[in-house]
Amino acid sequence: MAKDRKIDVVILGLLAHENLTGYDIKKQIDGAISFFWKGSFGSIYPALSDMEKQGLVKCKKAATDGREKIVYQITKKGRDTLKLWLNDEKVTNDLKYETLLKMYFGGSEDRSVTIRNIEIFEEQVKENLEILKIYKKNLEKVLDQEDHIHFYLTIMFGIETYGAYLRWCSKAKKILKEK
Amino acid sequence: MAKDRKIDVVILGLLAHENLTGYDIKKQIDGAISFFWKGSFGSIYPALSDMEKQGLVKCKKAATDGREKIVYQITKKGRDTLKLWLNDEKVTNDLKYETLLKMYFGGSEDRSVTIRNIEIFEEQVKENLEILKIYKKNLEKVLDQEDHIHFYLTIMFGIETYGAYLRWCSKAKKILKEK
DNA sequence: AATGATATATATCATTTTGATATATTAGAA
DNA sequence: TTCTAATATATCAAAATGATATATATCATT
Repeated sequence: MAKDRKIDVVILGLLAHENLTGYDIKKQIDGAISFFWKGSFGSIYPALSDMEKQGLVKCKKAATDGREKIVYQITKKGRDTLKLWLNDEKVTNDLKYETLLKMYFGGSEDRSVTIRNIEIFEEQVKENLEILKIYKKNLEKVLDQEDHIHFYLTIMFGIETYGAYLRWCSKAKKILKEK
Repeated sequence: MAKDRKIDVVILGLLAHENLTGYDIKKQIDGAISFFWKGSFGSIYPALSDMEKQGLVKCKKAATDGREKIVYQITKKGRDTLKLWLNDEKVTNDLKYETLLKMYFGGSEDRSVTIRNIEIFEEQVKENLEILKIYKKNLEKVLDQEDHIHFYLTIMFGIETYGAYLRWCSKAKKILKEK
């Protein structure tokens, strides 16, 4: 076992693009990435110091001007590890929809409760879809860069699936109200 | 903090329908539920003994015929806890798509690697979609029961989103091959 | 100039979950 | 009869979450 720490490849992927602090990494994860992945300080900081020992990243202190700040840089070994992961055919897409759990077990309550839970989901999805559409619009101006094309693919994925979510919301509410 | 153990409501939801052992619960989670939630023995067994102490479930040993077997039953307090959760407006849909991470960081490798990763995802989705369609067909015969309607909603969700996944796969491959 | 709010930045901790492994019984197939 | 697969509970290291602690820096308002 050992070494199925997924946060490692997230960190390596981000550092492959630019040098970052742990705090920067968290900010990036909370941005566009948050639509398909999450990560907390409690996993980022231990992973960083561990990966430094393994030689996957190296730190270059930019501090001394008072505020503590540890900037990390990816190493050759780190880039190789990232490529190995990209070529590994084993993937796990781990989805936990609490909303669907509430659908599945909704029989213990009145149908109006299930309908309300669909509406809560619907509102969240609509909000996020608007954000994704803005991302998409901005990206379409700079699609000549390779990195942006990869980013664009994930935004497209979000827009496609969020559309499906909304269609399901309508259908599901209809069934619960009519049947 | 404490008491955001999500496995509890999964167990309560299943026990609301029928009495089950820990092993049975695992089997159910690995069935139709696995499309939107996961759970392992390592969380189920400790949760069960903990919930028994809290009075959310009670165990009625059906054993004595040799093989150890602990059957659990939901209590009044357990049903109330389940209803409280169904009515709680706070939900977290936690999605971790390793496939999308590989899209986002795909710039570190040749485009063919990203295309291959899309194809791997596509195959998985196609397989699962077939299973969902069979579930749907079987369910449509028994939609007169309230429980089945709630089950049906989750299957519909799966079919809708898996369709979106496949449309995205086509579009994404096209962009990577043409652009 | 002082105050207070927010952002930056690292680190740790209890709790939860995963995924693997250990152990043992039972049912069915070869 | 022997072997395999399914049944059944339990535990453990490793990983992740979400919260909290600590401290500095920036910025707007008084």
